[in-house]
Amino acid sequence: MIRDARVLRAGFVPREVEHRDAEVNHLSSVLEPITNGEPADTAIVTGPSGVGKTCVSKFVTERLREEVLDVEATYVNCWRNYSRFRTLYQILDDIGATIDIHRQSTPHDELIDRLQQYDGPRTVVILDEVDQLEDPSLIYDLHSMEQFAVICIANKEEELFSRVDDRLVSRLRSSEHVRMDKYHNEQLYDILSARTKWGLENGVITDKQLYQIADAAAGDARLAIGMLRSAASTADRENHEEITNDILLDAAEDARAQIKQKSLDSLTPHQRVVYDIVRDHGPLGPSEIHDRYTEAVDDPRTKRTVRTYLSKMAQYNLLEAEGTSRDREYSLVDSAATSPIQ
DNA sequence: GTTCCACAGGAAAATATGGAGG
DNA sequence: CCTCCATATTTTCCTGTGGAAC
Repeated sequence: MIRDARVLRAGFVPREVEHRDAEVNHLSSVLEPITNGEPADTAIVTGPSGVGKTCVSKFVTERLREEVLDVEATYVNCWRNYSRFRTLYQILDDIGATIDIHRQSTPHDELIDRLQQYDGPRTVVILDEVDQLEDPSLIYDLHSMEQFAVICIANKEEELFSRVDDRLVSRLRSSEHVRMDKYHNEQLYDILSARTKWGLENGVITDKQLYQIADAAAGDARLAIGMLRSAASTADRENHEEITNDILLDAAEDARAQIKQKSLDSLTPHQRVVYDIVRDHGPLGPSEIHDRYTEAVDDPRTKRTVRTYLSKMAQYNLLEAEGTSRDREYSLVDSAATSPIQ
């Protein structure tokens, strides 16, 4: 059933990127100066989830490293490393400059100094989910160091710009922008088809089924590949020769549930109680949510904290906020809104 | 209109957590 | 075990906004 599980895993960077030639070339041209040993400009990559932002960025830097000898590359997920310290540490760690850094003995600016003094090969720094960074001034610091070529990945450029200060906005506006849109169903089919060819035995899934997945994933390649992976692993576990329509049906739901579960798992117990309240009692305003929450737990947090929870969960796409002021209500995001497999 | 009040979300102070070194 | 220190989370205090009641 499964020939090579790697190609179905999240974060896999294929040998050839389908349907992103323009974006690949665009980003390559931004990094082009590095091939002559010159500093490269900052690039910004934007687009909704599952359009291949991370994939294209990694692909381009990997190809650059094939061409040029003296280039390093580092990838930081700013969602997981959202503080200035963590992000810097991650970068230094990747370029091998963390020896003798200890949290206690190393003041903050020491990390920046260390980066500035770094005189190894030029380094491409990919900052993924950069809009999650709590202190965006880090972008400015990196931007001003010639040694580093920065690729910023974000969902929406407005959200990125609204959080950084003016001098950085004007600099970033002039830097190269790679915008990506959702895949069309045909393109998703091609992607799935390529993964199937490398990852699965022949004939375990039909073209029609691949189109069904493409249709259900609504332009999101990560979701589509997740569905394919889930279907393949179920079929494999249950010793089927091929992927049946029943398996596919479950896999589609399973892939969505997995993505949601991942966010849900990152919530604290208190946040989870708040989430459950909104889930069970429909659209509610912050006051009523807090009242019910106070009833439900032993040591309730304050209203302000619960408001922070709510906006965090809205960011994670677990909840939806409607209204801007007194009329605000929170409700569960309707995951059934995306079309299921039929 | 005007007033009122719940809300959003920033800033900063206060408190809890966690990990290293004794 | 405990202490210390940086970091993480929570609380307190706050300003600005806009819907709702008057």
